Amino acid sequence: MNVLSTSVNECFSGRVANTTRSAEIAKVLLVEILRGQFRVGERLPSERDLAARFRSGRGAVREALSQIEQLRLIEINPGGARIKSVRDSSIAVLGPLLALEESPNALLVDQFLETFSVLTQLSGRRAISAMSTDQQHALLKRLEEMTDRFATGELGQDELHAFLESLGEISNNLVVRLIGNDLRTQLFERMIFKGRETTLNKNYHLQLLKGMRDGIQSRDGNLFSKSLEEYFEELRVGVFQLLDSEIVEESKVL
Amino acid sequence: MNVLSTSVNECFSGRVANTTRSAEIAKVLLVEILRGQFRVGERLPSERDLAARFRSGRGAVREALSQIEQLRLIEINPGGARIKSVRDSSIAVLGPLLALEESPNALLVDQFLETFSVLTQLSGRRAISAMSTDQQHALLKRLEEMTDRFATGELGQDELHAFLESLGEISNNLVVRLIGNDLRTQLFERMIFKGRETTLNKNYHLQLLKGMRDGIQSRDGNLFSKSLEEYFEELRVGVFQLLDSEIVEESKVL
DNA sequence: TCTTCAAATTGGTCTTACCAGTTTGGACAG
DNA sequence: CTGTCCAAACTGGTAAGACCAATTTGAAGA
Repeated sequence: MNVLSTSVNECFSGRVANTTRSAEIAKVLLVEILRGQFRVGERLPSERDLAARFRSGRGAVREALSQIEQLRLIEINPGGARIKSVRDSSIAVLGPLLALEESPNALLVDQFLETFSVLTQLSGRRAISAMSTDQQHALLKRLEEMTDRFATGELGQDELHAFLESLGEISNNLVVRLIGNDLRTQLFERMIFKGRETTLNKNYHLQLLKGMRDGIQSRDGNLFSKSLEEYFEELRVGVFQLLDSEIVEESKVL
Repeated sequence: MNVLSTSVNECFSGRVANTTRSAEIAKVLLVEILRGQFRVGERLPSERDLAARFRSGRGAVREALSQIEQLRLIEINPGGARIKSVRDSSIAVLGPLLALEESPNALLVDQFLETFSVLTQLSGRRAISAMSTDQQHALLKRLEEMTDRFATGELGQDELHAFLESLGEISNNLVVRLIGNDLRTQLFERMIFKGRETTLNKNYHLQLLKGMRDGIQSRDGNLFSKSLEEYFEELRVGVFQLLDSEIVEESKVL
């Protein structure tokens, strides 16, 4: 069905979509693979068969398969493409994995936040030990402004993200930055958190702001890291409950 | 030069290489981009031009560009492909980045180890809090064997890796696992550490083995994590000095 | 100097055609 | 009936040619 609708869309109105044909094909195949419609080791249909199925040329299919191969979800060899285990794939499958169901897997999001937490902590520790006094003062000033805005209730999540990102800038660890790029691409840019505002107790936000300020002021990486850890801990609990309740509601509807 | 040699190889002996043409092209372009031969925002030559340069078809070039786009190093749009900043790219560029020079960038490897350290610590903490008593005993037994083999000097790095990986198995955090897959793909599988044996003081190995044993035995995640942290700390120092001295020697040769 | 618009260019896609290596299935020998 | 072997069918890799729609470009015009 999915396939037909897109191809019809292509044939009639000619390029309304801003996505390429190969990206469409890759997306469809990706979902099928992640849903487990193929067993590990099983052979994917041949490029020619897939081209026929998607009513497209072999070139488009080849590009799609090449993209999926880069995710290490399949292995293309002369003779055919074979399915590999999701557990051996790339972090780039995280987004599609979370997007499989309309309500992201709570466990997976929890694991993401846990991982994001330790990477952010690392970033923070490095930033604190690397920042110049100028940067220190700039950060403190920014934190103060954020605290003020928080008091009036106009502190957005985005601003907190931006602050943490500027820490990454200072910390100057390219590896963490690149991983962060991937994680961000997988989650935030896909708007997986769209419309889901944290029902987090405001107290934890304030505690985080305070902890970060103290950590920066005294150049205490451990203190800073600890406050981040506690914040993420609470965030995880909140998000998990939120997503868990969504599942319950979903099953109610069904 | 590079281009000619490969194409000659193709034309004459017809497919000796086990790599595809598109992968070759992608590799060459990737190196050129990472070496900064294009400015950010600059337009890449057109697919037709590249095809002419590499003496190949447009299809191969398209596949190559598509792969590079997945690394978020370029952005392909109708009108042309434009260079993006390495700092915004994917973790998958880490390997090519380290392979740019024959001696990997010491600072970058250090950052990698630091990141790998915190992820491993997270893995360990999770594993310890999640392991069954059976798994606990199995791990302890394995550690004992490793300690024995270490005494006779026949404990390999690979075995330590395998042990840490089995911790990841127990910890059951898919996100960390996927990131680990990428990091491993970028470094270990490319044999960036080939022939470079850690000149690490044996004492630190023993301390790690002991710390891990105690941590597992008492189910103390923090203790376990701490011993890993200290081990990686020493490893980083050792590796950094090793790579740093290589650079000195390189400049001597030149 | 700025605007406008047509021509050239570019990416996206499909079709056709080979090549070389893999897979498959049936013929053949045991 | 079973195992071996080989040729036909199939598969991925690659190239060339062609068309479309959108962008880019540059020159003509205001």
